[in-house]
Amino acid sequence: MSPNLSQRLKDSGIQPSAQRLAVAQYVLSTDDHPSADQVLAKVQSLVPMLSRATVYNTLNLFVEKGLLKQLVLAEGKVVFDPVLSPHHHFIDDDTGRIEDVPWDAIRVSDPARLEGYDVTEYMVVMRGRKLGGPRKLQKKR
Amino acid sequence: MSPNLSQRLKDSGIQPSAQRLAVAQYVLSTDDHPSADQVLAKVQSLVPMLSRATVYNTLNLFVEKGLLKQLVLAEGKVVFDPVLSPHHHFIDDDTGRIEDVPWDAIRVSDPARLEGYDVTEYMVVMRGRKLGGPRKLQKKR
DNA sequence: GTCAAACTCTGGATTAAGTCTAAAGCCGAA
DNA sequence: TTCGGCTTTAGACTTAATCCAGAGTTTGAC
Ligand SMILES: [Mn+2]
Ligand SMILES: [Mn+2]
Ligand SMILES: [Zn+2]
Ligand SMILES: [Zn+2]
Repeated sequence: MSPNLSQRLKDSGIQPSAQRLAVAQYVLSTDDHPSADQVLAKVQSLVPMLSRATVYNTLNLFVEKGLLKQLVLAEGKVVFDPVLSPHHHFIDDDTGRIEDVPWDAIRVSDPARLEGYDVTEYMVVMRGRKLGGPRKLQKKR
Repeated sequence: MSPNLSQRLKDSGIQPSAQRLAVAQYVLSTDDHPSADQVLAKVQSLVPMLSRATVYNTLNLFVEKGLLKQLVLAEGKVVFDPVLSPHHHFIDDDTGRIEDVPWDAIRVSDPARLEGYDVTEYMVVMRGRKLGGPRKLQKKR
């Protein structure tokens, strides 16, 4: 799966320590959009000797070096996204889950041409319910 | 300007107390997207006898009753938006300021038709720089 | 008008995500 | 082997937001 994760970190100018590799292994290959706490829980279950500070340090470092994007799409939900190419996001109102929507699935009339603005980046953020799956528990309100 | 703000609150099922009217007067008519702290500072300068708890209670109540929308577009920036009709948002990377972009200014190929999703709401979120204005101080990095 | 119940507001305590700090550990080059 | 710099750690700290319990206010029945 990861022919040389260590090399990938080096190429980004990151010293590949054991902790950083453990975090990278999970967060750079997930389909999810995990929060820092989720990363901590997940990686700590494999490498118990891992502190909260290191997880935050590592995630922030990865963002800084361009291996991850940080997203804030809902209240109190800062999450990390290993998909670097442009794409849109769908947020399931029932579960809170954030899903990627391929760039080509939606056509947007060139916002880069907005009068008076220099738009360097954009995405469509959608909210709603995902169809098909079993009815999920509704979030307390 | 506000022929009967009191009535508007009542119509939404909100008891129009003095504090709520003061908050409403500001937050329901601003062109800005203020944070709770900005609302507190602004309204407190007019009505000194106003607690932080009441501002949060009032803003959350207004959101619940549909007078305000809550937006979270950037890390640590929860803001409130009195514009209820659908519109897009532009975030100035230099200043952090959030501006409304009219619905018609951008055409989006009907995301409500996305396969497998029931999209109830969507917006385009843009980031970049605003042209024309004087160069603003860049945020510390 | 009186009074009690319900609603509203307040200051201070509490929570929780995230950052900071200072000491200890690790690692690679000389 | 030793040294200096990088990395990690536990716990202290910061801060937005919520909770709480007492005080104030409004409402409506009588
Ligand atoms: Mn951060
Ligand atoms: Mn809230
Ligand atoms: Zn994504
Ligand atoms: Zn807006």
